[in-house]
Amino acid sequence: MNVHSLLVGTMDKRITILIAAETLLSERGFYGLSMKLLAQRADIAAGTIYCYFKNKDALLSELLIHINMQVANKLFENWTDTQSLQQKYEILWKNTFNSVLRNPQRLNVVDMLLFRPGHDRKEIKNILRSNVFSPLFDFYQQGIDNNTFHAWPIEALLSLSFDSAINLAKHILRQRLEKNEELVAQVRKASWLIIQKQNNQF
Amino acid sequence: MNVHSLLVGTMDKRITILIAAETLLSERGFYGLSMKLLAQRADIAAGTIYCYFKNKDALLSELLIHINMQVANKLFENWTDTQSLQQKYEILWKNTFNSVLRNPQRLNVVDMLLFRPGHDRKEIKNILRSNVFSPLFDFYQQGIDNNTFHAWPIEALLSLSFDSAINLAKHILRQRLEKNEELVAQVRKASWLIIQKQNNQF
Amino acid sequence: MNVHSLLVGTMDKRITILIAAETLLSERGFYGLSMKLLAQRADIAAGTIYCYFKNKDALLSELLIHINMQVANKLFENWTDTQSLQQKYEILWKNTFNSVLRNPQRLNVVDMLLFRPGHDRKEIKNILRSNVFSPLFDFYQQGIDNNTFHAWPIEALLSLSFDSAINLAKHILRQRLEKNEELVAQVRKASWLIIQKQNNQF
Amino acid sequence: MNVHSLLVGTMDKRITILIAAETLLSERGFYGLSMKLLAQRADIAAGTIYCYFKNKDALLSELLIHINMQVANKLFENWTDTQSLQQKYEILWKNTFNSVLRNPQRLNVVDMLLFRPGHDRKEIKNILRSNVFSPLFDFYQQGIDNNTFHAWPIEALLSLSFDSAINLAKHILRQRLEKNEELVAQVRKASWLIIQKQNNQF
DNA sequence: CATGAATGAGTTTTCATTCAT
DNA sequence: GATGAATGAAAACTCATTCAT
Repeated sequence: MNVHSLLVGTMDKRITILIAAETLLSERGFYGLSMKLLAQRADIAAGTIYCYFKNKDALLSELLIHINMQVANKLFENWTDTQSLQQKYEILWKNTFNSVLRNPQRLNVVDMLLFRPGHDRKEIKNILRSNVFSPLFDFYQQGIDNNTFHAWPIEALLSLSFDSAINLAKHILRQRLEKNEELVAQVRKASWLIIQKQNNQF
Repeated sequence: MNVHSLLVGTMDKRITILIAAETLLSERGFYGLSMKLLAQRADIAAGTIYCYFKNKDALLSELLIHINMQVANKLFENWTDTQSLQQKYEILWKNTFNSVLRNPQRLNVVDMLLFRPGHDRKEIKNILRSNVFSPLFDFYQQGIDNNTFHAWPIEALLSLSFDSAINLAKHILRQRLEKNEELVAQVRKASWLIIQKQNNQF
Repeated sequence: MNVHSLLVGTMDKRITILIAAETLLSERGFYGLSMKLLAQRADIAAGTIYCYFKNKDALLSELLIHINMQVANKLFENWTDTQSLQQKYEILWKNTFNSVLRNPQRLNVVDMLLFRPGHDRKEIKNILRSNVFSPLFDFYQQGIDNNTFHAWPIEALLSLSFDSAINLAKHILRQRLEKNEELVAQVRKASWLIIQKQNNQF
Repeated sequence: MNVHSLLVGTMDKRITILIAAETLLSERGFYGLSMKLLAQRADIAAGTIYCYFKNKDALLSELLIHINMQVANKLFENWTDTQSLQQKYEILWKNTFNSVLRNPQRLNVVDMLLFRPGHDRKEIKNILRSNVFSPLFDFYQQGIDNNTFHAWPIEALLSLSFDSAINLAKHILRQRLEKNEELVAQVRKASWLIIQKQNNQF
């Protein structure tokens, strides 16, 4: 066994543990994630987890990052440089909307992780923003810079446009609305129009 | 002591416990709410809590309802029948936005209560919707009925309009943006325009 | 209200409490007898019990005595002075046997009371023996004195004769044997014969 | 350390806990057996008990079985195949009588375990009867089959014969009678004679 | 690296008892 | 005598973490 295979093996076990943790969180909620049960699911001994993670809290923090990185990957799927801003926006919005709808548990899991005791939500949010989600901010900045979007702080734009994808998906999940493709397209289109500079003067 | 003062006294202790519970949830998170600590904060014996609430879960359910009723009261503050739809919307949006900004922890607490293990979120959501938040839905239905708003499901309208108040407030809290009154007004106005039927055809 | 009616009323409530206690013990076992539940059953406030009994243990001790007095009454039912020893024995044995069979819970209740923590079984046993059960000992002494029974210590005679009624009833209860009248009569007769001096020489 | 010593070590701790439990039950009664105190007596941490027993009830069930197996072993001590029925009976009776006398608390402990709330006595009784105590039933069946004993249900025979050993021992314990060897022998002999078919016709 | 037995502080909940009314 | 709200010690049980192997 060489160093490389060792590292790979090590990484695999880390990931195995993280995946088992997410599964347990979505299956059994925050209380359902005991280290003993996690070990069973990951097919290792309880003590072994502590070879890879300092403690439960560190494990959960890493899980949050791990999930966010996966989410970010989904978000920018199918983006290419030749697309227009609007094309990119539609893809971004659809990816987001569909991610929430297709894996609603994951939204819960992220919430559990964000609301867990002793966790400073701002800290990790900032870490993520400046890394995995930076293309999202770059996208909006570009729209601002070329006079397409209102010259507002990006968060203001997000609250009217990007966030609507998550909002609508949540409403659908809660309300058991039928997923009406036409309606979804209308909301998406509206959320695009509302941040256009030329269409709306306030 | 008469019956009335007795009831008031009894109610006071219930409320005292609920308030202490909310404080602890926002200060220490879901884990931080142990019944022993709660008793200390409420300045009573641990056993006394069980004179007022069957068990911890019942207490948390009541807390959720208690908070939602307070929130709903805030939401419709300053509404009068003579106001136009737009006036009502502005009040509603401002109330919501300010509620989140002024008591950001409360949003977290509600999430903790909704995400707590073994809790069926839909059940309570429906209870609340059909009661304390029904004016919100009535408001949107009215706008739809008189051809002011798009004839979409109310949730679709919410995701573009009302939700933006919460979204923006959250972004401000997370980002520590200065609360720029003009920007806030712009976002609010945009969120109003986007659901108008006459202004936008999709 | 005069002193007499007060005493009668007082006595009634004592008995009411004791009866409720026995009912709860047989219905719900030892754990099922909480003072709060007992108060509910007796239709009084929890604190009121302490007007009649010093504490739970004193209540249970009195219940044990109360039950034993009732049991003793059953035991000697239908005894008359004109009956022969053997007639008396048959009545005694039948009464005992039937008491156990008809109210098996009562046997359990007595056991619960005897095995309760901190209870010195010998103490109460002796109190009872020298009082409510003294006719039983008198009966055996009479048989010894007139040369009918073996001149053994009464306990030795009991272990072969009277005890068989309880033993058999217990076996029937545990085993769900059919209550075969003929068999019961045979056992009873055998238990009578075995203590006769003239029939058995050892 | 090999597998065998590991198993032995594990078994030892189980047994240590069971022995401590029996001691506490006999010393302090049913209430006196708290898991914390049990852990102290067994010189382990409170949580360790739950490595070996699912919960308190499972522990008590195992204790009942454990004790009954030990009791059964004592019961049939010194039996050999060449002995006559009467020889076997005398040994059986003496073993039983002495077991009760030598470890009177054990009788109480067994009763506590049988009478403990939520415990179905019949279930375990049947398990034991069909296993550890089956030689006892075989013994009586043999006596019935070869026309030595009355052809009654075994329980009827037990109530007159075997049970007398326990009855007498209990009476001696309660009464603090001197253990009179001659008297004991007489009772034992009487209990043997009473179940003989040839000696007694009813 | 991996194990899993052992730990013990921590949890929720019960309940006999008290005492101001 | 009667009440019942309040008490707080104690119960059974959980579980993140450690450490000898």
